[in-house]
Amino acid sequence: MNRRSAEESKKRIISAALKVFSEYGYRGACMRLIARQAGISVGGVYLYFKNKEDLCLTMMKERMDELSGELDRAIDMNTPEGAIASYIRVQLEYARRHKELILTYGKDQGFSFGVDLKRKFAKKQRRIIQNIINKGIKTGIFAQCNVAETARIIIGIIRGYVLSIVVDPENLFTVEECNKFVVAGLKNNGNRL
Amino acid sequence: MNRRSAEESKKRIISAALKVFSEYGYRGACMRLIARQAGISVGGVYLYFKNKEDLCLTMMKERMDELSGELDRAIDMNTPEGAIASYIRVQLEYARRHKELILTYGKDQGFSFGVDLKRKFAKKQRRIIQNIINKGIKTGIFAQCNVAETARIIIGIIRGYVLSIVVDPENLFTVEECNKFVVAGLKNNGNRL
Amino acid sequence: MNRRSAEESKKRIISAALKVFSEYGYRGACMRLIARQAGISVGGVYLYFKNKEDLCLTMMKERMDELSGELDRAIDMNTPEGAIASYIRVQLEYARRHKELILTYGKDQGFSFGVDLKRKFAKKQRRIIQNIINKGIKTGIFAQCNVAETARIIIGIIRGYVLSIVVDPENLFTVEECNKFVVAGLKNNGNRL
Amino acid sequence: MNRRSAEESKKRIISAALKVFSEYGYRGACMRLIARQAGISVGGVYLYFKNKEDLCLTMMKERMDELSGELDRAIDMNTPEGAIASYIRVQLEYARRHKELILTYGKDQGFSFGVDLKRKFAKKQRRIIQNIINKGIKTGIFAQCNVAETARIIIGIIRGYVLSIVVDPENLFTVEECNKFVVAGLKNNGNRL
DNA sequence: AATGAATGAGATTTCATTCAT
DNA sequence: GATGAATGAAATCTCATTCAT
Repeated sequence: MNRRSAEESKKRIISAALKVFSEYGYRGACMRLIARQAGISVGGVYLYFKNKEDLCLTMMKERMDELSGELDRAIDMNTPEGAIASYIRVQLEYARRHKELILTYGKDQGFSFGVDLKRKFAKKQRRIIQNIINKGIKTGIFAQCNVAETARIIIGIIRGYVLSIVVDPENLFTVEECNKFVVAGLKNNGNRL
Repeated sequence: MNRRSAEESKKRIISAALKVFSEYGYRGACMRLIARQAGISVGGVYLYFKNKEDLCLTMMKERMDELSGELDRAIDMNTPEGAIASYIRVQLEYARRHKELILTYGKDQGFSFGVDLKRKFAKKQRRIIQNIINKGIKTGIFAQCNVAETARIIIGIIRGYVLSIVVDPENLFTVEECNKFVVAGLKNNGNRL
Repeated sequence: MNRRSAEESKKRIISAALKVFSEYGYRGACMRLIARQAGISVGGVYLYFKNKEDLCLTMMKERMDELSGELDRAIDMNTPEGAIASYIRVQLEYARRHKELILTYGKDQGFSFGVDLKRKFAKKQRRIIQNIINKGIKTGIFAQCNVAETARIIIGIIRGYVLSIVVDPENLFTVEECNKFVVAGLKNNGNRL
Repeated sequence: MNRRSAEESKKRIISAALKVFSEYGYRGACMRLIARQAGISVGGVYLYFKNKEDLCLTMMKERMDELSGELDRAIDMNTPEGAIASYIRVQLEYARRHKELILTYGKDQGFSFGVDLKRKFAKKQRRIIQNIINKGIKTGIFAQCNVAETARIIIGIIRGYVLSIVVDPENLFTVEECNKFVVAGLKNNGNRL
C-alpha cells in the first residue's frame, strides 16, 4: 500500500503506459502490465483514467506537448536555414529518444484512434514549417516553391524516419545528411542548374 | 455449403484479409470478420492457413511481390532521372491504391511481426535506389553524394507518404512536387550555390 | 483415387486408427490424421465406420479377439504351471508389441468408453486364469487359495505391466521374474514357512 | 462476484480440477466445467493457473506429495514384512479414495504429459520398496531375489490395482489377499519347495 | 466407392473493466 | 485513495461430421 500523491501516481502511470504501449502497441498492451510497471494496482489505474483509451490519449497528448515545446524553442531566434535544420534535428532526435511517439501514428483500432489529437498536432507543425519556408523565400535564401507542398514533404521525411525506427532501425539516415538534402531541395526546388 | 475450388477459396480469403487487416490492423482484425468477408466459415480459413499470423504473412508477401514487380518494370529502360521519378510515382500510387501496404509497417506484436519479410524487401529496394543514384552520378546528372544515405532518405520520404495516408490523408504531397524536390536534392546535394 | 476393395480399405483404416489412437489417445487422435495415415480421404473413413467411436470400438474388438486367440493357443495342452507361465508371457509380449492395447484401459470420455467390450474381455480372461489355478490346486501343484482373488491379482500384475509400458517403460519387469514371482505366490500363498 | 481469498479460490479450483479431470480425463475435461465446479468464472481460473496443463500438473503434484507423505509414515518404524504390507495397504486405499490418481497414469497427449513428475515419483517409490526388500533379505525374512525386478513387480501390482479401479471396479482384489500373495512371493521367490 | 471443401459447435485463453473490501 | 479478485465478452483455433461433386 504505497501511499503517494495523486499527481505522483498519475505521472507514474503515464510513464508506465508509455513504456508498455510503445513496446506492445495499443492493442497488445494490457492494463495489468501497465499497472505492474507503474507499481500500482489494476483498479488504481482506473482512479486516474477513465479507461485504456483515455490513458493512451493522455499520454500521447503529454508527448506531443513536450515535443511541441522543444520544437518551439529550437526554431526560436534563428535564420530560416538554421531553423529548418534545428527543427529536423529535434524531431529526429526526439523520435529516437521516444520510440513510443510512433503510437502517434498508430493504426490500431482502425486508424481512428486519437485522430483529432494527431490532426491538431500535424496542423500546427505544418504551419510552423510553412512559416520558416516563407521567411526563407522572403529573405531570398530559399527558392520560390509551393510552400504548402514543400512543408508536407518535409513532414513526410520526418514521418519516414519515425517509421524507419520501427521497421528498419539499422538503416536510418543521419540528421546531417537529411539536412543537407532538405536544404538542397529548398534552395533549388524546380530550378534547372 | 458454398462449394468452390481450393485455389479460389484461398484467393478470396487473402483478398478479405487484405481488406480487414488494412482497416483494423493486425490485432484489431478478427478471424470471424475475415471469414465473413470471404464468404466462408471461420473453420474454413484454417483449412488454408495455419493461423492468423500465417495468413497475414502470406498476404504481405503477395503484396510485396506485386509491388516489387511493378517497381522493376517502372525503372526498366529509363534514364536515372526518369527512373527515380517513375520509381517514386509507382510507390506512392501503389500506396494509395493499397492502403493495406501500411501493414508492412505494422507495429502490432511489438514491431517484430514479419520482420524478416520487411527487412528483405527493404534491402532490395534500397539497392535499387542506390543503383539508380550511382548511374546518375556516373553520367553526371546527379551531384556527388553519400549514396547509401541518400537512398535511405528517399525511402524515408516514401515511408512518410505511406504513414501520412493513415495519419493525415488530407495533407498528402503530390507525386510531382515530391519528384521535383527529390531531383533538386539529387542534383545539388550539399552544393553551395 | 486409389481404388481398393472395401475389405482392404477397412483393414487399412483400422490399422491406421490403431497407430494414431495409440499415439495420441482417443480424444487426441483426429480423423484427418487417421485418414491420411490410411491413405484415404476423410469422407472415405465414414463410408466404413459410422463415426469415431465406432471406428475405435471396432479396432479394440479386433485387438481383443486377436489377443484372445493367442492366449487360448498358449494355454492349450499344458500343465497348470506351464499354462500360467505361457499365459503371462503372451500377455506381456502382446502388450509390448501392441502398445495400443492400453486404449482398452483408456479413460477418455469419462471411463465409459467401450466399457462393455472391456468387461466382457476381462470376464473371459478371469475365468481362464481361474480354471488354470483350479486345475493346479486339484493336481496338488498349487497351494490352496482363494481362487477368485488370486486370479484378480494375476490380472492385476498384467495390467500393471501394461500401464508401466506407458508410464515408466524403462522399468518394466521381465517375463521370467514375473513368472517366478507368480508361481512362488501360487505355490505358497498364505503358508508360513 | 463471490469474493474469496486467493488461497481459498486456488484450493477450490484444484479440488474441482481433481474431480473433473478424474471423471473425464485430461482432454475430456473442459475449463468451463472445472470453473463451474469451483464456483468461479472461467477467466477466474486463469488468475491462478497459467493454463490447463499448469492446473493439471499442479493438482497431480499435490496428490503425489500427499500420497508420498502417507507412504513415508506407513513404513516408518516397521519390520520389513509389516512395512511392505503397510505400504501396499496405503497405496491401494489411497487409490480407492482418490480415483483421480489414475490421471498420474493418464495417456492423453500422447502419454508424455507430466512425464517428469511421474518418473520422479516412480523412482522414489521404487527405491523405497527396494530398501524394504533389502532389509528383509538381510534379516533373513525374505528369500534372496533380484531386488530391482521384484520391486518393479510389486509396483506393477499396485498399478494394476489402480487401472482395475477404472476398468473393472467390481473385480478388485482385496488388500489382504494381495499382501498374502506378495509376501509368499518374497519369502519363496524362485525356491522349489 | 471416393473425395475433400466446408461447416458449426465447442475448446482454450486473454483482458478491459468492475466492485467488495 | 487503493487493492486485486472476479467477471464476461470476445478472440483464436480444432475437429467430427456432412455433402456436393
